[in-house]
Amino acid sequence: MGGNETGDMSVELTGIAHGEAAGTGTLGKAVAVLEAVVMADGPQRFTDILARSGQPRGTLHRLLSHLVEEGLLVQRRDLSYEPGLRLLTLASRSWAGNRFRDVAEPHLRSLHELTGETVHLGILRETEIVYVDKVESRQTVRMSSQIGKASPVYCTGIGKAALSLLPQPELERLVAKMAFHAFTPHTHRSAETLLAEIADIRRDGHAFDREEHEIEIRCVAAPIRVSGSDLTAGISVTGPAYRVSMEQLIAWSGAVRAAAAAIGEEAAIRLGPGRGGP
Amino acid sequence: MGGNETGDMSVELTGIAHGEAAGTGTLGKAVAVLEAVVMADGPQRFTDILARSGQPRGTLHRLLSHLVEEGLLVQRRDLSYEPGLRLLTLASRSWAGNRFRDVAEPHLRSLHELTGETVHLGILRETEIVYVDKVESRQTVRMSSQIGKASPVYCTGIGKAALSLLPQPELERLVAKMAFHAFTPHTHRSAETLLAEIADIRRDGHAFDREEHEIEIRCVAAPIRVSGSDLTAGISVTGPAYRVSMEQLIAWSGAVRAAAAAIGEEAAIRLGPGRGGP
DNA sequence: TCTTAATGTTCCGATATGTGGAACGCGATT
DNA sequence: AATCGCGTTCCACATATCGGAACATTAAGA
Repeated sequence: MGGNETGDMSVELTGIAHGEAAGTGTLGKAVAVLEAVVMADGPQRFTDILARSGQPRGTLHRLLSHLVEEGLLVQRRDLSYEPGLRLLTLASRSWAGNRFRDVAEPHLRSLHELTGETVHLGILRETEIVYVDKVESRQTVRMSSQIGKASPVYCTGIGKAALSLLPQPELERLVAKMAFHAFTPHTHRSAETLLAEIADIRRDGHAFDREEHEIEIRCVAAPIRVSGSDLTAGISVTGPAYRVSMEQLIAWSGAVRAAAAAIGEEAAIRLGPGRGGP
Repeated sequence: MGGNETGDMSVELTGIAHGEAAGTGTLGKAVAVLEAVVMADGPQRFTDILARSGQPRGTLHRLLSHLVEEGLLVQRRDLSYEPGLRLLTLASRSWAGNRFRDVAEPHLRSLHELTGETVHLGILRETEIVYVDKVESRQTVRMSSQIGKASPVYCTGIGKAALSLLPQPELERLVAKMAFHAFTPHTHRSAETLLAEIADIRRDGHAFDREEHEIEIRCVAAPIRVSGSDLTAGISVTGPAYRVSMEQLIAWSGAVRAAAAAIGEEAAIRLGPGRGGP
């Protein structure tokens, strides 16, 4: 198969957040195209995807055909492409069947009852945090749009907390891959300041988000280590700055750490070899 | 694809129902393996997947490696495989971004308020119904495990309702592909009885599930047609037999039909060419 | 209406990639 | 020590993928 020299452009365009190089191997290309369509806002026309994926016309057309055949994409009557139902089927299984989430959920709830604010559960994947559960006041929404969302580690409480658990070489490998994007005036802009804060987090056992990802939003987070598993995760309590002061976050930090520790221990038991888990 | 004895009906049927023989093309094999792992109950060891997928050892090993590289699967320390986080990310987008669901949701809610019973929204895909939304009394569960689940058309209210919208040739093509499995004593066992009932459904505009899928569970459903789209769907009100009589279902049928009609019209407008939707 | 442009689809030789049977390494069990 | 079960690696072979270019099919413009 021909080399691709266009490669890096597509990564740039496809998404700022995903570091993973698009298109290694045949499957890689297929998934990259799939992601390009799914992550877009509306139905995508052939030309849109062509520009976004950087694949040659012929290749792209075949990839799309196969994705449609497999039910991962659907082609509308106006020839544009959309996510297919099979994706939903696959996904719901991987969420509902996620035992780590099950273990953590009661703790998220009690943390929510204590604080009255939104509680998140996130898992570290390379340089991103993927949110796998959320408990908030307005329970009317079932599967929050937040779930499944991936955010950069360096500007989220859970992200920084999770990083603090990594061995130094691994941490440095990840930091080297990060492109620091300034979401707010308080966002970390360099590896140095981030690493310095992580040293503090290791000492304190908890991390803060001081309006680093979104202005007027603060959180306190604690890392979750599951012994016997490679999984690194974290929980956080998040609230608007006008309602939640830094003092308040500090007051909650103990409870957050305790919940994180409890989840970690319980998960280590319930996810032991043989049983399921994320 | 090898048989599976796991006992979870949905898995068994899901596999059979996709007419697509597992493994057409390279991508097909990859997705088949992915599905085998995701649909299973716990972490799957290499040998489990080997038996289930029917692929040769070498091939399977490479496929799994690629799936892990892409983040669609994760390999645990004990070498077993599980759904990866990237799947969750893809999925949540295809659910949250589903405009058809958005359009339908308010109608599901008001139908729930009227009846007090569980309301489902499902979309037809070949010979299955895929549930894309659900409103039930116990709102505490966010994304119901039901969502994304695929059930056979011939034994569900929504399924039979949706079939009633198809042109006869298409209907017959699908019926020919069905393997009638007797879930309960009331399940359709042959194409003849099913086709006869569909004739009635076309006349009445609504369908019933008389404990055909699960014993003690009844429902009344109505089909949703979205003009200008290939999508065929339906909604239903479901309840336990001890609480919901057939008379009650008949009494609700008008409201269900009205809601279905409203969803269809609204969707036709909001999902028109250019706008998004399933 | 005719011409031009833009978009989606199909074709085909070259070859990188996937294929799968067999051999290998390793740990557990007898 | 020998056997078994399990996961991994290897390699000659075949084929699915690649991608440029030609072809179809509208939509836009003169």
